[in-house]
Amino acid sequence: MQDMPKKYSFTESEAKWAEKWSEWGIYNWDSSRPRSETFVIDSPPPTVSGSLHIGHVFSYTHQDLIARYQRMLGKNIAYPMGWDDNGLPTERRVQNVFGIKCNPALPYDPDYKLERRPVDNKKKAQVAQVEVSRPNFIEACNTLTKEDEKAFEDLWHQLGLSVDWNLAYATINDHCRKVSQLSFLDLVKKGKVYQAELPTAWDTGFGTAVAQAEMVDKDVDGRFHDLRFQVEGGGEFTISTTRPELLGACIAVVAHPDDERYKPYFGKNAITPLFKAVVPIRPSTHADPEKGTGILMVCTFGDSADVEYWRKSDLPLRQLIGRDGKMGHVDYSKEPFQSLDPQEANAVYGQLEGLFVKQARAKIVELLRESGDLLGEPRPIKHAVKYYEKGEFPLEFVTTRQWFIRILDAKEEILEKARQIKWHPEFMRNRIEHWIDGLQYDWCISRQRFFGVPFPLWYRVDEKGQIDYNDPIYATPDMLPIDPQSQPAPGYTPEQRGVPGGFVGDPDVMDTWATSSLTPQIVSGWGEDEDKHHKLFPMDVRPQSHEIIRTWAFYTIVKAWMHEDTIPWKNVVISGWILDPDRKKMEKSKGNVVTPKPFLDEYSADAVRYWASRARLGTDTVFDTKLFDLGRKLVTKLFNASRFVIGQLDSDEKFIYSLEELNFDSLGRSIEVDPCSELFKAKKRERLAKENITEALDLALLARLRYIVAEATKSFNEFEYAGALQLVEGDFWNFCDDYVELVKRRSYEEKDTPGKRSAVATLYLALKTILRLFAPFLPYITEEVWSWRFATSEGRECSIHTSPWPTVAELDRPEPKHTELYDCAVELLGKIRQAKTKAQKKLRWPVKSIVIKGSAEYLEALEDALQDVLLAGSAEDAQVIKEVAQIEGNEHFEVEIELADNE
RNA sequence: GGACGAGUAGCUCAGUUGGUUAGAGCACCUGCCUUACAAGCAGGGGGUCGGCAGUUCGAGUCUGUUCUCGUCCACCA
Repeated sequence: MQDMPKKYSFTESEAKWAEKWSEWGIYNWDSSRPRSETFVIDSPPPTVSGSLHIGHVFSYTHQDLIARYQRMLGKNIAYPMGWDDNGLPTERRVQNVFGIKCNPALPYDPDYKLERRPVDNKKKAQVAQVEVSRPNFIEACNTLTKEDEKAFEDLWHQLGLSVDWNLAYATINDHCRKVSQLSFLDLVKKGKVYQAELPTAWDTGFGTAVAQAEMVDKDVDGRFHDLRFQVEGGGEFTISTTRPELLGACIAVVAHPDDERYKPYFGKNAITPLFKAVVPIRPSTHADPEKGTGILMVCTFGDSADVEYWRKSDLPLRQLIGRDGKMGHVDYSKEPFQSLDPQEANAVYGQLEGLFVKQARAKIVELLRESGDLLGEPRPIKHAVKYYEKGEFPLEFVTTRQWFIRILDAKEEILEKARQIKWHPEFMRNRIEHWIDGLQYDWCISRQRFFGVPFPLWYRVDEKGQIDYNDPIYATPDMLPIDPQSQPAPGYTPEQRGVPGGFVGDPDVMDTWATSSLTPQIVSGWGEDEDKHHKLFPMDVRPQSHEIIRTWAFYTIVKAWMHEDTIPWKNVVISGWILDPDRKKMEKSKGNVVTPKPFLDEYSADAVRYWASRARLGTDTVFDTKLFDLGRKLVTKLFNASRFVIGQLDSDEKFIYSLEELNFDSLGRSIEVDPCSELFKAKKRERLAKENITEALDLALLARLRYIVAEATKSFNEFEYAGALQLVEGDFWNFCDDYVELVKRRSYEEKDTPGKRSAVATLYLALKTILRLFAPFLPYITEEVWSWRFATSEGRECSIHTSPWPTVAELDRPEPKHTELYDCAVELLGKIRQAKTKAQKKLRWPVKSIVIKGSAEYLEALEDALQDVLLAGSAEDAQVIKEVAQIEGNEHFEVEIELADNE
């Protein structure tokens, strides 16, 4: 039995319980229990190199509420935590923190000492980054992610997340790399992946291909340039373009088939200005007569529409922009660039070659102006341009060799799986349906980066030293995880790397989502431990936020379908965003993020959790510290109310626990425990609550509680924790303000009377119920109070968090005679209080007389609680006159109160 | 351009299947140190539910339309 402190120190208490919970292992998944008793959460692995902000605390609390509720239902909870540390965000952070850059050509330097040399983003160009080898770079990534993971783990502990840390993983660790590579090999076997050399969305800043899911639109300033084109055999027209630097990559000119202005030209050729290339003029519905001049040039490649057009056409590929975002080397005297005036074309292009896109644009505008082919001055416009979500330059389309997963021809199957999953809230389902419907490309999974999961394969190098990409050597599952850059292909020696007749490892790594899409399989031990896998997969719940439906949720559904023809989880639960006071999403890049730790320290973890718990599913929430205040108030109130209830229990020990009939259980068997022990006392309290609640008002309170329990349970079953909290919280304040006040005096009685017993027993049972209803939301304060009298010893079984969720059945007592009793009592008490407040008298001021008018039915209902009301209203000496009368309006009674003249 | 969501008291939000006088917290005003709680208690003022039209005996709740905000997708010459 813990002593009840006088003041609640959440700092002390929260630290104490966090420690004990770890010690007791109350959150550990029990691998021996069957799937049917298990509840599995596919928790999102946070990107550890991202900044830690209050939004994390928000959404992770939501999962924890679900976990804690299910645990109290008796479920065996598997609640893992992963760290998403592989991928570009980490690389970028490492570059910025250590001021280094990966050069795969360099050899490993075992003596390289990492130094923190923060790069000022605004002056990045001026700070020289030190080039290091690939292994050195990966070491730096590992070092930094370890630190970041520690910060997250500490925060999660303080927040009270009921994670089973035995199930923790990091997406770059051996196990995850293995699962990820296994997945790739399985997809190879199933024919779901292919390799192709295609124009692919390319981020020139990071030098890597990116997938459709990672593209975002940005509104940027651009300029329309009007260029004059000649028509072969006479005539000319004007094209408006925002990308004049691609003029040399023009392969065709198109206008709408119905556009009368250009109809005469269809079938003829145009001659491009400056480059004097002959390109066909063709009809295409892609052209919008309303836009620009209605006629446009197709270049390889200005945008995805160009790619589309080129693919379907028989036209040549004129690639200008290279992987580095610079204008590459081309020759206009040869195909596919052939010019009518190669010398002139090459002279023009010579001035562009080697320039970045932006510089080339400025240069060619100059040249066009000189040649007179630029009509008027460029006109500024705002237009949307595709970017890699983490990139700073517009995406280009560059033809490169990449690996793709076939999703375009499987839209229907994927959609079907998405529909088998329950989405909470339901309307979020159409986000994914919409996304699947709009897919345009297969999933490009290769990235020309370093800190990721390598492709488990090698290529043969022929006798001429040419790499043969057509017949890769795949690793076998027993070799995983493997790095083909450091290990030789099977059947080869390390010396044969890169030499004619030898091999080379695939240099790329996989898209981070290729691994993250396997979080269920990573946790379940897919491919490693079949028994465990079937106990954890498919999972019960995927909690996540809505901006990654198109990535994480989508890809996970794809993988589960491809590998095992199943859904990965039964439910998806979507959290909203945290908005700043201006209602903008809190994001590091916007500079409006708030660090959570100070709030946990200032207001308590319970208070912060309370704030998070109030948000309905899928609904964005404005960050407002007033709600932390409210949470802290609630915690204090729980503490104080509990002190009162337990004080009443304790004050009664002297007679209640010595009562003879309580030495027997409900079947009449004597209770065989040490009479001084806590267990004995606990059993007696239970007996008391079972058999001594007899007063009508007390029965009415339990009827209310039964309703709250039923409704809160219903909400929780639908993952609507916010609704449950609102209900429980509202009831709790009423319990304090009305019920406790009404029975206080009765519970104070010195003698052992049925009324007193009933009051104490009800307070006990109500508190026991309320604490458990609050436990998922406020794990610390509820555990603290629980430990005072409700836990009979220490350890896993005695935590409130492993106690059973309250049920209607355990509160089953007779209904009070009159269902309106409780409301009648509260109403009369309110009127007495009102009279005193209006008269500006203290609440203990005596009352001379009370005239209560109401229906016979209500007056009778009130009768059972009248004594409690009069005591609570300090009106026990008042003359009470009851009159049967018709009352207008919503109230039960009309009351006239005369206060005493003096105290 | 398409889709989804939101618009309820000064602020932040609840309002279950349409039902009598629309709720809570914060803020504001008044009073009260009542032996769980002044990080408290009691009382009070304040909204006609974005606009319009309709269905209905009756609509914040259903239908249509419209405005504003947010998000996603598409367009991207």
